[in-house]
Amino acid sequence: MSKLPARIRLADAAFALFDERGYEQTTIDDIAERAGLGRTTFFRNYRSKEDVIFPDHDRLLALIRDRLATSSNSTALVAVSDAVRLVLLHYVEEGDLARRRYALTSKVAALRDREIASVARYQRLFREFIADWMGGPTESASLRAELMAAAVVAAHNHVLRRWLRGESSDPVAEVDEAMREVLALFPAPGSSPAPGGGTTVVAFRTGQDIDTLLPSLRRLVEDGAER
Amino acid sequence: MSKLPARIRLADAAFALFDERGYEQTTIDDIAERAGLGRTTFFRNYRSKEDVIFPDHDRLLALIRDRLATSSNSTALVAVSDAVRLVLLHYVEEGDLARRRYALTSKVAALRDREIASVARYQRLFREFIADWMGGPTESASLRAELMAAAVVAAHNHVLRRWLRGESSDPVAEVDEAMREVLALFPAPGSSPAPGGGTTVVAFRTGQDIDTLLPSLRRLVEDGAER
DNA sequence: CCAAGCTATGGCACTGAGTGCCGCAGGTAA
DNA sequence: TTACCTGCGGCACTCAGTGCCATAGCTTGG
Repeated sequence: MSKLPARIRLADAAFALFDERGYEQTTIDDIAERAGLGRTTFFRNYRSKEDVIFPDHDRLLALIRDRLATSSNSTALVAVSDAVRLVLLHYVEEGDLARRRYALTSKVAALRDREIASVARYQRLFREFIADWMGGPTESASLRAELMAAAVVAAHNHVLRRWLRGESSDPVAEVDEAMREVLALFPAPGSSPAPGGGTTVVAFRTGQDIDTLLPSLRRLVEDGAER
Repeated sequence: MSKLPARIRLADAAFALFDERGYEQTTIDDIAERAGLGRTTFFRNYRSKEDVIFPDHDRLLALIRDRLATSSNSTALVAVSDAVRLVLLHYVEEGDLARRRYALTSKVAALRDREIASVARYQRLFREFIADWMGGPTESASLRAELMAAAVVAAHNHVLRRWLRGESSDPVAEVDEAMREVLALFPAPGSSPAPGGGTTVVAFRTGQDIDTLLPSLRRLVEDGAER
């Protein structure tokens, strides 16, 4: 009986008790007792009470770091999108567990704060990566990296929360779309004069139809111009 | 002697001890003793140990709320900028105290997390305000509100941290400039959906030349489509 | 087959944050 | 004077988190 590893049994007991009595009303002694284990064993498996709920943030951080590390200068934005998709997928694969965690973080302020702090660590990773990629330690580049990183994780969180609330059936498609929107916000960086004369289209919106504005587009491309 | 109110004496004692021994090495008993007061009095004045360092986040939140509340539909963005400037000014006026707090939050993880959680509350305020202002509970508007709020607080934090590190002599000017940059990222609202079906071009970059991708563009416009 | 060692666990004692209650001094108003 | 009210101290309690020591079970080397 009870062949399951202690770590699992503790997590099961913890979630069950959190559901029954609420997070704050559950002590670690309760959890250990329910799992048929000692209090010491709990702390050997989890650093803290909150840790039962957020077990693998470290692994996720490493995942992001790895994905970002394996990118050349020209594929930086792809790497960012991939990393974001990776994180989202991680949660989606957790399925019901992620939703139970969301229910808890929605109710308990301490857990919400903890979650936010974790997200900030992801954001920091992205910020540093983007800043590096932008090259110059210019003040302007620094600000732009900060803005972009903030937008990236905001987009991720937005889609994730939609999925957690059951408002999204295809979160991966949504996050890809959201990331396109985010990247569209930021003008292309340093490398922009696409080698071999590509085409750069800057986002705008107009009342004219496409044939009307084609000549302007063409002229822009030829001039390599501004605005 | 010691006519200063307990609240002040406790804060002074706390900061002094944090400087001397570090945050974690200081107990609340230490603080109370140094202030010549009882432990009970500490908790009557501050909810927790961290609270001594972040005394008036509630007041700041209210400040933002008030500033945002007194804005018409057409002055929403001005209100956002004003609110951000207000928060920055609050810190700047704290002067040395803000810098001591920064030194602490830079070293102690628990304090950093707490700070981040507070910032998240500001961000939430901005997000809700911006979402309201954007009107429609469209999914797209919701995402855009989230992105914009994230960018707004990122810009604020960027400038604030520069000032805290002594890298900025005129933070107010810098934050105004940063806010201009943020607002420039986001296409003007309301007025934009050109009445009568205009053309929307999303920013992207490609190695192909413009004639190659024209058919795709045309198809997009006709389908009113995705991807 | 036995001994040494490793690992997972339990028990226990301790620190320190945070809560709740009660009691007391000093000032104020009826 | 009496009757409050307010700010404070003391005390006892819960609970999270740490550190240390003991033990049971299994593996490995002789």
